[in-house]
Amino acid sequence: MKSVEAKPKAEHAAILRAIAAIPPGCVASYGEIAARAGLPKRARLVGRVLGETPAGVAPWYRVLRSDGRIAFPPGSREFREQVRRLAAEGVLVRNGRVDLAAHGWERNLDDLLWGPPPPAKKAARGKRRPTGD
DNA sequence: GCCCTGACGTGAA
DNA sequence: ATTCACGCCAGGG
Repeated sequence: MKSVEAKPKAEHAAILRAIAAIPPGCVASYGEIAARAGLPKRARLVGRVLGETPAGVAPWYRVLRSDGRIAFPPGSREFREQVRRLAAEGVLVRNGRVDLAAHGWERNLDDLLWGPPPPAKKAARGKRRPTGD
């Protein structure tokens, strides 16, 4: 028998599994998901799978581009949906972009382990945090 | 079987 | 920060 051919479905399952593993309140890039699914360079495949996957089977909204940008065109229905979903989990999107340093999945752990805080910053004009928060 | 497109990524200009 | 180009793989015409 030629069972040698593993159906591509296996890869889909791995991808969906990786996405499902993203903790609430966190986000991950397509590339990260692919890597975690054991598919190093298949970021595009992740997108394709999500497109093929019906909503509800996986937290698709927690997946963004490597820049933290939403993959959908700004203003599109899916875009708004994603922003809404993320906001519901405490992930705020600014200008179609999410702060990976704050909500990045593994990224966050990496920072915690290596050294978080690249403090030196300029005082963001007008923006300040009166409370030491 | 070739060509184009795409929920991507990275590097350079 | 923005734009362009190239690489990558899978589907669809």
